[in-house]
Amino acid sequence: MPRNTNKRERLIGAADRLILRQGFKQTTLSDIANDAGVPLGNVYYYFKTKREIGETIVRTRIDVTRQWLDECSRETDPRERLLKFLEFPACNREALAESGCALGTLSYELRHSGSPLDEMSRPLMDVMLEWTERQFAEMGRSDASDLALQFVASLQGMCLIANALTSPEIIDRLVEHNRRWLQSL
Amino acid sequence: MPRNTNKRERLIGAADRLILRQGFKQTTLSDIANDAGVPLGNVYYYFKTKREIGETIVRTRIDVTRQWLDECSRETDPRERLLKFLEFPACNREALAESGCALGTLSYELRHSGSPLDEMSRPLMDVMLEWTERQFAEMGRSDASDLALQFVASLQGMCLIANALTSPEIIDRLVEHNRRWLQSL
DNA sequence: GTCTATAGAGGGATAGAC
DNA sequence: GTCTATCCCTCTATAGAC
Repeated sequence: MPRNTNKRERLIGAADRLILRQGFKQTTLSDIANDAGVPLGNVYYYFKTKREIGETIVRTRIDVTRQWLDECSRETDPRERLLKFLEFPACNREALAESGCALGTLSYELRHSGSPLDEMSRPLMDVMLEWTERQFAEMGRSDASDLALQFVASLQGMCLIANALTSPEIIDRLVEHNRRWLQSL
Repeated sequence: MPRNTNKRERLIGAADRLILRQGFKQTTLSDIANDAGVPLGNVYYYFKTKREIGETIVRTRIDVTRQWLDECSRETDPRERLLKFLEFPACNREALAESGCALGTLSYELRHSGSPLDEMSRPLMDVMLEWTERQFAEMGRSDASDLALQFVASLQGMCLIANALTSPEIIDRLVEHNRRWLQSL
């Protein structure tokens, strides 16, 4: 076990930031090393391969998402939990318009990477789908699975369009629509 | 002007197919040359740079989409046009689950390419958004712009999720939902 | 117009000194 | 544990014969 876990975390932070902006393939190890203030050769002390960095970032993003979902789960009413969840895109409108969804962009890229890394694409989507479905189920909806699909699809599509048009307003409009939709259920 | 436009079209076809499966960055010129049965060096007679191939593919995909939209525009009722449009994902469920949407995947990748090519991401989305909005407007909806956004977001999200889970059933379920939604308007 | 050979740059990965 | 130097492969692009 390395002592200086600080350096490892700086590398992960840099990789996460750069991959969000540029994608995984586009991001080079020297990009990451420079951004983290670590010499290139030293990266290999913390990660055996670039692939391993990719796997770490996938796990990190799933963890960060789970943390936000746990935060939302504190609300007593399941509908309130889903409404709370919408605060994330609402508060990150510019970042989403600039770089897209951290889960969605990575998921799409990994599925086209032609490497075993593409198997990590499914868990990236499942984390949101499963939590969302649970909330609709707790609302007593027998069609919870369909509603979850509609909800997540709407949000993922929202990010893709907002990113294509570089338009935070797209986020505003679709978040508002989803709010009203949740209220109407 | 080259005589053997057949060869150029074979290269475009190969590039389009490979980029859909592997993404633009991942697809090498020798991949394309091999798939088209053209020697590597000869590619440069038809395209000055790889970038130029990318631009051509973007234009091709927009054109193919326009052709389908024109086909749909033949229906007299705007609602029927939108329902007709849904036949595309319905008939291409396996391909969409395998590789995602030809417009959406490319749009997301280009926005993260860090090259001037990323400006082509907007027209990729606009072609669908504008046509869709026009149909809702002709249905007499003053909120046509919002409805178009909801519709396209739902479809783009659908493709992303179906691709992440490699599940054509996701396409079936969300197409069916959108059908009912259109009927209910 | 077609094709071979290869230049040139970039990037993942390693060797080995400290 | 840290860092420099470098290997080696891949990929874009070009030179130049036919």
